[in-house]
Formats: sequence, C-alpha cells, structure tokens
Amino acid sequence: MPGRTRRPESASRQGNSGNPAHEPERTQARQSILDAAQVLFALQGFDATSTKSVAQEAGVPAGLVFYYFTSKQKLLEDLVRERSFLPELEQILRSAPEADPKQALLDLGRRFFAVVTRREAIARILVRESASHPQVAARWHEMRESAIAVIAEYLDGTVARGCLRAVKTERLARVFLYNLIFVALIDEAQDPEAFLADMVSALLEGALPR
Amino acid sequence: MPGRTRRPESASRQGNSGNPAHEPERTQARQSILDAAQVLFALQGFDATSTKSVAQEAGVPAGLVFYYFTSKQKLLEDLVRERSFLPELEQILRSAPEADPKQALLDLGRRFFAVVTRREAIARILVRESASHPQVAARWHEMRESAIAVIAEYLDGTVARGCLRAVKTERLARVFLYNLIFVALIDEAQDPEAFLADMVSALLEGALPR
Amino acid sequence: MPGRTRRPESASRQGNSGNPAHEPERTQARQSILDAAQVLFALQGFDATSTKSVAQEAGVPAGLVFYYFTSKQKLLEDLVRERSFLPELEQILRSAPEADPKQALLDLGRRFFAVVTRREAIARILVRESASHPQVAARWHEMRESAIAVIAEYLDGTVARGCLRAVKTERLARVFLYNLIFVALIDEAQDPEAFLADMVSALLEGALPR
Amino acid sequence: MPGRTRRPESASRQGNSGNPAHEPERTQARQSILDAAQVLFALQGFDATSTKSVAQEAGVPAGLVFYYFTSKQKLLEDLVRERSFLPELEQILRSAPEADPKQALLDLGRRFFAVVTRREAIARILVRESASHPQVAARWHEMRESAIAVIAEYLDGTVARGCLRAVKTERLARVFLYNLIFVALIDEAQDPEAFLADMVSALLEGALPR
DNA sequence: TATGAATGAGCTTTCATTCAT
DNA sequence: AATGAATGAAAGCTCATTCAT
Repeated sequence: MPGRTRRPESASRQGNSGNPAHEPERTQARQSILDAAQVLFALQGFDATSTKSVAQEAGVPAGLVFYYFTSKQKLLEDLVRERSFLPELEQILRSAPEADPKQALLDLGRRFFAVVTRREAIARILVRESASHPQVAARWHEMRESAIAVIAEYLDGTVARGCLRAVKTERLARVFLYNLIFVALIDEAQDPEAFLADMVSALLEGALPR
Repeated sequence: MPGRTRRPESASRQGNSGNPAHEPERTQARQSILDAAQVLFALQGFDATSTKSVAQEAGVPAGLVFYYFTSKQKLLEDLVRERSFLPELEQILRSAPEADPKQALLDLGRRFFAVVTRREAIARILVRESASHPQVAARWHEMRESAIAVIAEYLDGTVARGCLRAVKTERLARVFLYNLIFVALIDEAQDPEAFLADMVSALLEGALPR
Repeated sequence: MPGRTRRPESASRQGNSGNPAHEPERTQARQSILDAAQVLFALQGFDATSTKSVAQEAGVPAGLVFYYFTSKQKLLEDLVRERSFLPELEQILRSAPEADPKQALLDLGRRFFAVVTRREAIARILVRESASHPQVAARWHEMRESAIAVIAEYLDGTVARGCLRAVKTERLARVFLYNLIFVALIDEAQDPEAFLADMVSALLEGALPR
Repeated sequence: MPGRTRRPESASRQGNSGNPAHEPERTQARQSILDAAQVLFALQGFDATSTKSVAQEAGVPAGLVFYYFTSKQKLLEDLVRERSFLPELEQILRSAPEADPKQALLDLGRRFFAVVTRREAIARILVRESASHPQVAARWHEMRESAIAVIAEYLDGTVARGCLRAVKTERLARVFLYNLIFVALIDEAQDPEAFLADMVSALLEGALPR
C-alpha cells in the first residue's frame, strides 16, 4: 500500500513557480507528507492514523513529519490550510452561465460535485475532523459560507433580471448547498445527478399547486 | 463532573418489561456505562475517549466495561443499537396533524428538532463515527431512510388530498430531512426556527415567478 | 546488572505490619521500582535514567512504573518522600551522649556519616536533583534544617551546663553540619574521620592564640 | 529572550593576545555558543538543554555547535575548561591584606563571594554536573584544592607571624572554604555576610570556655 | 569555512485488554 | 458475578548527530 511514486494532486496545483526552492512549502518531502496525511486522515480518521504510518506512506523517515510540522495537530492544520479547495470552488462557482435559472443551478451543482470529487480526501477531512478541531471547523465553515455567498450573488443577479421571484437568495443558496454537501459527502447511496435534478425542480417550482 | 447518581435518559426508555430482571441489558451498572459512553463519545469522539474514563464517569470499576461489552468497539455498537432514537423519531413524525402542508411541515421540522435536541449525544455519535464504523453508518443510514419514509408517506397523503402537486414525495422528504439534519447537527450557527420557515416556504412555493 | 533478588534497604525499613496487603505502598513490585529508581537516579542522574531501565532493573514490566507513579517526575517525588531518612537521622542525632562536648561532636559526626553511608543513594539524589526539582530541594532543605535544629538543641544544653561558651549554637551547628555534608557527599577525596577530628578541634578550640 | 547582541563576560576575559586571529577560540560565534551554553546549562542543567536551544540562544546556526565542539559532551568540557574562574579566584584570594586574621578572613570570604557571584553560572555548572561528568568533577576538585592552598598559604604566614596558633592550616582553610561554597551555591537561604561573620568568629575563637 | 535539512534511536506516556481472584 | 492489578504494544515527540553543499 505505501507507494513511493503516487502523488495525487499536489505538484500540479501549485502554479507559482520561480521562487527559491528552499521555501519550505515547496519541498518534495513536505508535499509527500501532506499527500500521505490527506489520504490516511480521510480514510481512517485523524486519531486512528499514526504519524509513523503517514511517514511510511509518504516514503520519508518518521522524524521528518515533526521536522516539517512540529506536531501531528499542526500537520492537520497545515493540511487543511494549504490544501484548501476554497479558491478552486469559488472560481468554478463564479463562472456560472447566465442561462436560465434551472440550467444554471444544474450547472452549479455539477461543478460543485466535480470539485468535491477531485478534492474528496480533503473534503472528507473537513467534515470529519470539524467536531474535534476548531481550526478545521473554522475552515469548513468558511468554505460553506463563501460558497453560499457566491451562489447567492448569482441568484441576486437572476432576480434582478426578473427570472426569479424576489426570494431570500441567501437562504435558497444555503438550502441548495446543504443538499449538495449532504449527497456528496454524507449520504453516499444517492445518485448525485438524479438527486440534483429533482432538488432543483423542487426548489424552483415549489410543491404547492399553482 | 463525574456523577454517580445522574442517569439521564436510559432507564425510562426501556419499555420491555416482563423478561427476567437479570438480563444484562437491565443492569444498573451496564446502563451507567452506556450513559457515560454516550456523553463522552459525543463530546470527545470515540478514539479520544478511554474505556477507563468511561468507567470513571459511570462510577463503576474499570473491568466492568469489558465484562459487559467485550471490547471498546462493541461498546460503541451496543450503544448505538440500544440507544437508537429511531422509534422515538418515527412515532413523533407519524403523529403529524392533517393540517395544511405548510403548517404540517413546520410542525414536522419542530418535532424533529425536539427529538434531536433531546437525544443530541447519540445523534452526534451517529454523525461523527459513521465514517470509521460501518455498523454505526448502517444505523445512521437506517435512521435517515426511515424518517424519510415516514415523511414521504405523509406527503403522499397530502398529494392524494390534492393539497400538493404530484411531486416526487420521497425526494421532497429527503431534501427536507437533509436540511433539518444539517442545521441541527452540522451547521450550528444557523437559527433552526428561522431556517425551517424559509426552507419550507422555498420548498412549497418555488423560486420561479408564477 | 539487573538483579531480581537484590532489594537493598526497603523491606527492612518498614516496621508497620498488620495492615492489609493491598495498600499500594506495600506492593512488592512498587518497592522494587523505588529500589531500582533509587540506585539508578543516584548513579546516573534523573534525566539520564530512562523509566524503561528502571523497570528493567526492577524486574517488572515497563508499564508498571506508570501504573504506580503516574509519571517519571512523580516517581522521583514519591521516592524522596517515602525513602526520606530524616526520621532516622533525627533519631540518631538525638541520642547523643551527654559526655564532654568534643566527644559528643565526634560522636554526632560519626553517627551522621553512618546514616548517610547507609542511605547514600537517596542522599545523593537529594543533593543532585535539588537544582531541577523544587520538591526535592524542599526535602533537602528540610532535612538540613531539621538536623541543624537537633544539633543546636544539644549544644544549647551543653552551654547551659557551662561546658561551652554562650556562642550562637544554631550557627555553630550549621557550620558543623555543612562540613559533614560536604565531606560525605561532595568532596569524596577526604577521609571523613580525620577531617571530623580536625574540624571539631578547630570549632572548639579556635585558631587564635589563647 | 534570546538576544543576539548580549555577550556577558567572554571577550573581555581573554588576555592572550598575539596568537593568530583565526584560532578557533577567538571566533565570535564560538564565544556566543559558550555564552549561551553557560547560561542554559546553569539554568536547566546539561541534560535538559538541547544543542538546538544553545544555538538559538547564541544566535548561530544549529550546525555550528558541532562544527566547533564535535559533541555536546565536548561543549561542556570546553566550557568548564575555557571559562574556568580559577585564575580569577587565585588572584583575588592572593591579594589578601596582611591585616589581623579576623579582618583577613572576612575579606577573603567577601572576595570569594564576589567572584562566585560574578561567575555564578559556571560555578553552578561545576557543582551540578560534577556527578555525571568526571572531567567537570576534576575541574571542580582542582578549583577547590587550589583555593584551599592559597588560603592555607596565607594562614601559614599568619601563624609564622604569631597571630595564629600552630593549627593545621590546610584543614582550617578547607573548613573555611567548604562553608563559603555551601552558603554561596547550595544553601541559598542563608545571608552570606552574616554567616561569614559568625563562621569566622567560631573558627578563630573556638567554642570552649577560655 | 559554515549551514541547516535530514535521520532514526530512544524517550515518556497511554490504553485496550486480560485474568487471577 | 465482579474487580482492579497488571501488561506490553504503540503512540507522539525530542534530539544529538551527520553530511551534502
């Protein structure tokens, strides 16, 4: 299981090249540790993952974990800080088409699923460790609220254009996102696409007879 | 903090009388251990709670935990099995009034919040430990699906009476419940009552212009 | 080096028999750990002695050290508390003969050397670890002051009987004890008996011409 | 707290000019390390002080400690060798006035206290680490014996001048010094000046009735 | 000459679990 | 049926030391 060659999504995500290589964030070994921690914390949980197993999975000596991160706790915090997918999420939600609301919401939902799928490990860590780690909870909260703000902003525009009634857009965005999160990370039995379609219909059309 | 006399909600919940009193399930000490585990697992998480601290909080000798539950793992499983609030939840959701849909959904939501608040510890354990413990995940899943079934059943009646359009009631119930769970157990910053009102409006009236 | 059978000075020192054997202080294993700690701390110092080596030298499993003493620090504190030789020292200093002052002081000195030699390990620990451990420093201080008080008390009697000039007896006792301690525990190159004789002469007769 | 610019008493103490400036002993960084080690070893003890913290306190890169001293052990040995205050002590004890014995001893005592106070850190290291480090013990022993020799030499002169009885001057000097050391470095509760006065009186006048 | 990243052995401590009584 | 003393594996973390540059 410990693989020396696999490194999922770290190197590619860094776009800022050109700075001196001795910036700690750029060390190969450090990234390997973050990669390993990401996988193992998501899979087994923070408490059930030993720092030794992280080092092993990363293919580095055990002492290096503490050399780079000081403590296991800080490893987690640095992980959720540096591997946050909030920028990615905001960017992808912002580029929503100005199409009709239904298509737009479906599109937003699919983009959300895409990001969460790509960054599933870190997303699961956020959900799971929030209960024990205030710092993680803060990130998790920030991420939700930011996403809701972006979605609400889009809805505001739609309302302004007369395509939507003057509903409480923040609340609508919240309900929308809660359901996306639930399906993506908590209730895994649901088919995301089908659920998304039905949810969007429900939210747009309402259940009351017209 | 460890109290010898406090035993919140255990004894009263057992309705099965008639069986021999020396059945282990009915032992006072056993119940104390479950009570303590419930509180500590919810507060600190399963991994971060030692069996010793459970025994201490329960006011029983340390060996008794393993006498009654064989292993820490089994203590958790027995806990979520015996302290399930599914019956309570089903009963309270079933007694929904036949009033108009809006009032009914608001009522259902409030009842749900009431049950979850009363059984908060066990609810948090279900959410938190699902990721690591398939047995817990199964209970957690069963609980959601059962509640959704009850709510959908009610909605079916409403549709039959012509008070609601012929929507996919199971999906509507699911969206409804997901949001309740999210607000009750995950996003604690939200005011449940206000959120509930807006969510119900959204689901019933739809966002599209009429 | 680890000996299973050697247990220097513990069992013999306990005179209070008759109490239930499950008093922790009386456990054989616990005493073995204290014995081992006493030897190793004296020999290598507290910091340089691992709890594992203490357990090994005591012939008990490593976990037992923490079962009985909670922490390495507490092991040291319990050690200097339970193995204090203050009572022994006070008793032996009190039984000073009423003979002439010179013989009495020589006698006191020899008794002191005898006690310190018999309890050398713990005495060295007191001296050595005082710098880092306030609790040990407190014991060490208490021991000195108590011994000084006993000696001064004797000198007071001698002064009252006219055998000594009305000197500051507490100071004289202090000077006397400081030298004894120095020779017994710090400057090991000195021959105690010869040093004692000369010191007593000096203190009694004075260096000034008469 | 770690100061880059503070360097208490090192540079000034080196009187040996004329040798090539690139002798390691004269490096600024090397002296900073010795300064830091002196402070930290005295404060926390050798074992409890990490080489990293020494480098940090000295404001030099961690690797430099081993570059200059090879090992932590050797750092200690070089420290007590190079920072010995024996020359200082001998010089100051030698310049004793030829006044009457009482004044002379009081003066010697005060000078001793002055030197030890000024070089307190190194003095504490000598006392504390002697038990574990033979090399340190040797220095500590040498220092005592040298001081005793100087004092005894003075006393010999006094005896020759008829100001003192023909006592064993080496022994008298030893008792005198032991007490000074004890008060200066071990029993910190004592007021040095008052203790000194009483001790000198005791040693000169004797306790026996005249 | 000087540096700081890297290493791994070893430390203290915790804890689920066992078992004699 | 019930207990708590006992165990040892494993955890997080520290640190003297090395070495490529």
